[in-house]
Amino acid sequence: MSVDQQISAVRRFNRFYTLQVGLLRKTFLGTPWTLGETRVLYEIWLNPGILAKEVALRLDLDTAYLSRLIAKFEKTRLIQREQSIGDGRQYQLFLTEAGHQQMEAANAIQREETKQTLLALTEDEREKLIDAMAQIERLLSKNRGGPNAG
Amino acid sequence: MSVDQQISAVRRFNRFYTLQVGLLRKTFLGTPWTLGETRVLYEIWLNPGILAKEVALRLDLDTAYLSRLIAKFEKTRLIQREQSIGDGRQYQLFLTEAGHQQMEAANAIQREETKQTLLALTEDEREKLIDAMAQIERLLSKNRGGPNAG
DNA sequence: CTATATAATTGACAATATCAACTATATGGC
DNA sequence: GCCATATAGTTGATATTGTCAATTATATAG
Repeated sequence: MSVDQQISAVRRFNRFYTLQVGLLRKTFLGTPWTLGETRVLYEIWLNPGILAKEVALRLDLDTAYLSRLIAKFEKTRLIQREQSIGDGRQYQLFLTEAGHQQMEAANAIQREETKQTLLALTEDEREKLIDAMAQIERLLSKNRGGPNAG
Repeated sequence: MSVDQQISAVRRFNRFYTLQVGLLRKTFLGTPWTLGETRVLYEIWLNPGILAKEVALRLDLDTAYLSRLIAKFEKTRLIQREQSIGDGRQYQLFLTEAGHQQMEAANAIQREETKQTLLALTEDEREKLIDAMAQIERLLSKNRGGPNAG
């Protein structure tokens, strides 16, 4: 297979996986939130006490927009803010108990979806799938800078 | 590996590939268009004469929204419409020569990006990558309904 | 011919995102 | 302390993107 053919194959896979993974969906499966909202909550979930500017940096979000998302989440009691002791300009972000519950519920639904996909395969096929995914991740992590979708 | 661990592995890969493929970007690499716009143009490129309703169906776009996208593309002379002879309600969509050129230029840029990624690997690694991608596509195409990102 | 269906457009609007200006704190030099 | 400058986050104005319902033009079945 020539490199040109390999390029086509990679791009074909990108299109396939883009569809497969359902990124075309606007609202994220198992949640009442949009993709952007889910990602913000996910960052706070994984990194309790994270600052808004760190979230903005990681997710490449506009701070004005993020500020409004955060205000909304605070109003709906999904997150709490605490003013930093060392630096009064910044606020640490945490999920509330309700926020935790909702994230865990959403996570469970998403895992269940994935489970259905996996259980449609035999154990042997599942192992092949996981191996192939690990292979791709390993190869593409070597060099940084990704192949593009489309 | 238990099914629970396999689920985690799949979800990990989804997150990895989502980032890798750059879906979080707003405007699509190598184009002046958003992801949605690019996909519409891409459909018309691949399927000259396609109808708006078919594009809407395939991409799960609102027809009102699509109608406006199409109007915009027509105004900027990327596409042309032709009223169907058999059915005067519908219009067939085509890229103009300029539209073709822009799509091809964008495509070339995207292929080049992918090429750089591939050339960072050895021939042996490239083959393994393509094989792994084909493997995933084969396994996930068997059952329809995808693993979810996140 | 009507009645009903369909493709596409339009109007009104909601949701999402961006930019620039602003408030409040913080830090370093004097 | 006081100023200048920087930073975290907010707010106002606005653009972009997406949605829903109503409408126009055409088609088709009875």
